[in-house]
Amino acid sequence: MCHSQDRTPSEVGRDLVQWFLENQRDLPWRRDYSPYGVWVSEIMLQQTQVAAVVPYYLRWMKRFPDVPSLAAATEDEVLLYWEGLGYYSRARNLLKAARLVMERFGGRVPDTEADLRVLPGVGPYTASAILSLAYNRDVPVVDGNVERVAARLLDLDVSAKSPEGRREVLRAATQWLVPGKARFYNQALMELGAVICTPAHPKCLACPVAARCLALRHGTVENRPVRSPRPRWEELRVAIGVLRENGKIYIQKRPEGGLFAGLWEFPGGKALEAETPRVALVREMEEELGVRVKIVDKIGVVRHAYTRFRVTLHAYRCVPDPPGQIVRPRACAAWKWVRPSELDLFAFPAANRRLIQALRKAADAGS
DNA sequence: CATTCGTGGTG
DNA sequence: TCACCAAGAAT
Repeated sequence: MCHSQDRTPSEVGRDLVQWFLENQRDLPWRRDYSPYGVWVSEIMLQQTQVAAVVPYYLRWMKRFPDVPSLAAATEDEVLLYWEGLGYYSRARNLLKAARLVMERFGGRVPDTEADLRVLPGVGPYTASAILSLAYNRDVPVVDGNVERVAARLLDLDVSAKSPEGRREVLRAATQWLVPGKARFYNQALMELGAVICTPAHPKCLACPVAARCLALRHGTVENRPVRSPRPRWEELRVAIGVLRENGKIYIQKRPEGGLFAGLWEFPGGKALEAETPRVALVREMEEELGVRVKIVDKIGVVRHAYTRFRVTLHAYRCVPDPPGQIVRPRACAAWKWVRPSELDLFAFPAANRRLIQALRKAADAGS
């Protein structure tokens, strides 16, 4: 009765679970599926690849092994442990959420959808991920992997992000779910998307459910899921200054909300059209700090690509001219003069951190 | 509902 | 070098 063309959909789930149990990657958060560990890993994995997350996760869990240790930490230290991972509001929200878990849930990670969704940074995906991976509740998850895998298995001809596509993906993910095995089923779907059913050049020959993939049957795998065109990025020139006086360097903390919220940075800003970076820096220092500066020399150029723009960072050493001016920064949460060695105690955006490395390399070679 | 929020890997 | 984009959430 069970001819292979006409299996019930739940067998897709069963095949996926079996494949996962035999082929899963050895990842640190799969050791014991503790709710806190699952939570931390899921936040780190948002829009971030597994390979990038692993070292951060290990370091994080060593320093903040449980909810109480995280809740007791300062935001600056939390951001330092997040430095380089991007989307820094994730770290700030995780800290706020840990404190909320202490106050409201006695330090225990919630096990209901409603309670989880109270936590900042926990949306529909993460709530379902914690419920299914940590507590093995029978709820499906829908992330980018699940969207892609489902869009191909179903040969979905509308965007998985559209209302209709969303419904279809959720319906399929729910239908395939193997009761009692959501922890492995959900990870199987995501693992398949990450390892086999990849965006480009999927390895269909190694796919455990290729026999029931409609896109493969119809030759439309490369066109699923259907994508909307992406906007082009903007080119940006930024001048940045390492301002030094009495052996100390000026740094400032970015305000709440917006780009790099809560991180520290060197002062500077965008160069206007037809403005050289040097002129821009002198102008920005005057505007931002109320300080007239003299540029000593150029440290170097750092290229950096963000999602929406590409930045060429022109970095200069500079000093107050005349010396001894009072710094009056505008529009920053805090500011400090620090010794060069202290720069490691503050979280900087990646491009700033690379500038610090260049600074030290020059200092080592020069003097 | 569209935009904003980073970074590094990869072909 | 370049284009794409990865276990989303907040606004």
